[in-house]
This record gives sequence, C-alpha cells and structure tokens, in this order.
Amino acid sequence: MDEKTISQAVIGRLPRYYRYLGDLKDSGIERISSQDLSKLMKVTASQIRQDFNNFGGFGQQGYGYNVDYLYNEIAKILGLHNKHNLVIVGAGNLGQALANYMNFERRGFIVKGIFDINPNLIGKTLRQIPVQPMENLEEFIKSNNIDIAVLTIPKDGAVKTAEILVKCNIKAIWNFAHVDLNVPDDIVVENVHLSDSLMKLSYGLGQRENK
Amino acid sequence: MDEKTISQAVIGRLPRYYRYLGDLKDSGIERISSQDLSKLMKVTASQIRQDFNNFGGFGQQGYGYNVDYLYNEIAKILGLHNKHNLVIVGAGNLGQALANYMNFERRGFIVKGIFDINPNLIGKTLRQIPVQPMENLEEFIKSNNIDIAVLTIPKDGAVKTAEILVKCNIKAIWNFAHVDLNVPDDIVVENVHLSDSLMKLSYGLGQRENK
DNA sequence: TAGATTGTTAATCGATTAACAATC
DNA sequence: TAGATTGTTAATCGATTAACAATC
Repeated sequence: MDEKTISQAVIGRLPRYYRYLGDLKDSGIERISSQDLSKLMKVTASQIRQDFNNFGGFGQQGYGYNVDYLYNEIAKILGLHNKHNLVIVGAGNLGQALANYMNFERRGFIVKGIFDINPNLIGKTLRQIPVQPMENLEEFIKSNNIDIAVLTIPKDGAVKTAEILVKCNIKAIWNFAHVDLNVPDDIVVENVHLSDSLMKLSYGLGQRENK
Repeated sequence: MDEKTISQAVIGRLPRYYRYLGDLKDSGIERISSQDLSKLMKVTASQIRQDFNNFGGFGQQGYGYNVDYLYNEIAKILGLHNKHNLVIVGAGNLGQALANYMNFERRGFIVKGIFDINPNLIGKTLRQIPVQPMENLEEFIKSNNIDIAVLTIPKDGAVKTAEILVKCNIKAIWNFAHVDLNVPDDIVVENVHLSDSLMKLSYGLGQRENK
C-alpha cells in the first residue's frame, strides 16, 4: 500500500497540526472546521484541506473535522503509535537534556542505552540507564534491536559514529552534530542544526535593525 | 538600504553554505566554482548562483568564488559580526546544555543572565553566571541591554514569560518550548520544536517500513 | 585570445490559494 | 430542505532548474 509520496512541505506541517489538535482535544472541543482551524493556526483553510486530503479525506461536508478522530489519524500517519528502541550517543549536557526533557518513553521511543567517550561519565546512570563506553556501541545495537541513534556529540565523533551505525544497520539517526552525515539513502536522517537556527535568528535581528 | 526582501527559502540555506565554506577555508581551499560546491553540497549549481545573486554577485566569471571572501560576505548577511546580549530562561538540562554547548560567546552572543523558577537552582552558577529567580527577569532585561531571550522552559511558563519579554521590548526570542508564541510582528521568533523534529523522524521510519 | 564560469533571463516545476460543485 | 463545509479542480504564485550571453 505505497500511495503516491507526500511532499516534505506537507509532512513538515503535520506535527504542528498534531500539536494544535491535541490542545483542542484537551479543551474538550469535539469538532472544528478548516476555517476555524485556519484562524487559530494562521494558515489558509485551503491549505489545511489540501494537506489532509493527501491522505484521503478526514472530514465531513457541512460538519468539519472530528478533533479526536483527526488527531488520531495524524498520529497514525506520523507513526506515533509505533515503538522504537533508541540509543543516545553522547552523555554530555545535550544528551542528558534530551533524555530528561523529551519524554521519549511517553512517545514510544525507548531509551535502551547511553554511550560516551568520556571515562568520567562511564558508569554514571541517567534515568536508571548506565552510560557505557563507545566500544560497546556496535555490539549493543546489534543485540538490542535498536532502530534509532541520537547523536549528541561533536562533529568529528559524529562522522565516525555514523560509519559504525551504518555497519550496524541502524534505521534512523537523529543528528545534533553540526555536520551533514553521509549515509546510505535507506537510513532516515533528521538533522537538528542548532547553530543554523541561531544564525537565522541573527539574520532576523539584522533585518529588524534596518527598518 | 532596504533592498527587496529575500525569501525564507534562501535565508534558510545560508547557514549551510556558511558551514561548508568554513570547512573549505579550514582545508586551505582558496576558490570554488558553483559546480564544485554543488557536488559537495548536493544542490544544483544553478541554485547556488541564484542564491548568492540575491545579494548581488560575489563571484567572478571564469574564476568562481573566493572562499574567504564569500565566507565573510555570508557572515555579514547573517549579521554574525554583531554582538548581542542574551538571557537564558530555564536553567534545567536544556538551558545548561545550550549554555555549555553552543559556544555563544565565540559567535557574538553574550550570555548575561540565567533565570529559573526552581529555588534549588537559584544561586548556582553556570559558566560563572549565577542563576537568578524569575522575579528579577524584567528589571534585568531593561537594565542590561538584552536583545535575545532563550526560552528553555515548559510551554505554560514560556507563554507567560513571552508576555513579560514583550513588555521589556525584547528584540528576539529563541524558543524551545513546544508552543507557538503569540508576540508582535517586530519581535523575531526562531522556534526549535524538537518534538516536531522527532515526529518527522518517526514518519520517515514508517515510510521505510512500507518499502 | 580561448576557456571557464558567473550573472541573469527564460522555462519548468511544485506548492499554495481560490473557487465551486458535491454532499452531509 | 437549506446551510455549512468538505473534497477537488483550476488558477496563481513562487521557487527551482536550465540555458546562454556577458565577461573575467
């Protein structure tokens, strides 16, 4: 059941829809029209209807969209009901922050292992999980059914680690290193380039001054 | 000197160009053609030339682009030579991670203050900077020439804090909370929605299974 | 000068918005 | 039934790619 592929633009908007629908659900709102949602989210109603229709009609004429149903359908599209084992590579501040802050477990992402190169961190535990030395990574991924690696280490380490991950047939990499990883096409890579984001902010500040 | 406004698509690509040019510079490479850069970055040479021409011609026919010059011009466009004072609101793991990991100072972003609501954190220091209670925030921003607030607190706190920030005439907000902040147009907001990113990765994994 | 490569115009492609018929 | 609102087609807009003349 491989329907026509959906554009990245659409996929990129789904999490935001999901967030708003979750809020509506929490406020006990049962149904919403594309027009009302459009006002709330500051996008066009046309875009909302087009986006949802990529997946084949979640609404009903004259009624709108059922919030609960739509919320759930988007979760399905995004694969949020699936469970995935993951490892965090890099137990520094950022790795720790993600482990604590992301609520991975609640979202179906199970943190199975944490790895670091720094001997001072090894053996410490983060949310009950002991930090292991990098040498264990390859073996651990292979024998623990790990789908995802979160890379929260500096760029040189990240490139090297990515090579190991490829060897282990990792399925996805959530990459926080400031580098583009060169991995085969069938590995899902999602980049979070924080410094890129900060540079965009810097640009915005510059424009602001010019006015 | 307010030239025609540049599309977000172009601005969004500049940090990546900047990163690659920095690497080329570090490897001692002096000049590069759009074609060679295109191979390296996996974008079309046409796009590269179009992008740069938005700002008016950084290259030279028959030669290409001077790496050092281009690197510097992009830095200027992004406003990376400017200095900005900032505060971090939220001294939890993520706030700490950013303070340590982002190398703010090296990039012209000066961390002037750190704030938190948690009494256990107040008084502790992060890179020589004491964590202050939230009550001090408003006064501190006004009297310390703060341009940017980094929001690393949960969503309810973030919305409330944004209101305070607006009152203080903050110029920009780097928002890590999972919520869209509703602030006046002249405030630059750059969002980092980590959970959105993770959902996109989840979608990618789902697609992968279907093949 | 000849070769290389940009700057820039024109063509194409894709994404967004508008409009409206279908239908609840 | 009449009113509301979707699903979907058509029109518009903007971004990307291709092509080539200008020029170093």
